[in-house]
Amino acid sequence: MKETAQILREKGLKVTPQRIAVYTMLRNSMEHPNAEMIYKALEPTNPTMSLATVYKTLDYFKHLGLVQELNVGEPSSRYDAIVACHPHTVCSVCGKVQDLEMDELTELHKKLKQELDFEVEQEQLILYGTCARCRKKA
Amino acid sequence: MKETAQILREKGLKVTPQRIAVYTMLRNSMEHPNAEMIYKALEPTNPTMSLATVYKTLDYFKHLGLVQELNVGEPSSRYDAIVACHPHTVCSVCGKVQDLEMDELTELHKKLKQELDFEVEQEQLILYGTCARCRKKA
DNA sequence: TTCAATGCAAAAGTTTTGCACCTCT
DNA sequence: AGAGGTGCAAAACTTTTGCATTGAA
Repeated sequence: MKETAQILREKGLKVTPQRIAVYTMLRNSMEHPNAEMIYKALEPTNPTMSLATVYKTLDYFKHLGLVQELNVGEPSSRYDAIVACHPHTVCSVCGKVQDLEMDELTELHKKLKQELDFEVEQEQLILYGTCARCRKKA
Repeated sequence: MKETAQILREKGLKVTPQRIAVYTMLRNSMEHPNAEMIYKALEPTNPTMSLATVYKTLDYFKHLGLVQELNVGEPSSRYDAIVACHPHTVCSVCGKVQDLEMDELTELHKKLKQELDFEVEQEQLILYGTCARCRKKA
């Protein structure tokens, strides 16, 4: 995996411990955390970091295409370091947000672009329901 | 078109002028308004209605399946009286949110549901990009 | 008459902003 | 050294809540 500092530098960002921490955390996380979750997760290792910095950092990253913002019907946005367009599932029982592998969507997306009178830049497909684990518990 | 009061009654809701106003407005609107937009639109005809009532009303409607909540990456939620699952486009230039007819997607999603280890209850597909009108202007 | 809905104001929660200080380059 | 980032506190927004009053059934 490419070094985080290197990636930030290539995007023309000044490299700071806070930015490295946020981006590294996001790249290693599967949970699609929101700002608060990122802040809490980094608190032990970066005790001086503020929540405002997390927000500002995420905003930079988003505009530079380093992260993707997800709106899954919660009051706060979640973030994903995988920026390639891919669908997500949201379990309404446990709240878990997961990535979904689906090449068919990418292909359809290409086709769509040609047929639609709308130039697609980004796409979000979110499936709400109950995940396998929660279904078994019930 | 079925009368609004009738629909509310069938859902077991007490029929009030505020509820009629909100639901009628949503059924006749194409703009997928948020709570504030609904409130402003109804202010002239319903000067005593409060924003809190709009929120409470939308919440009832959502749980009864009369409206669908949309998260299109804005700070506030938008609402759609068409509850059947259908994709939306969001123009990043003019901000307009529009319904999209796209049978191929619906079929693909059905297939997805069968293959996935996830029980889909609701789904949202949002395409971000530039609409025809804004593209012509540029 | 009764119970639920409304309207107001206050509270809660998320995100943004202003500004002094600090740090990367 | 200088431009830009950080941290703090306050502000701005959206949405929810509590409660007295009103209104639908």
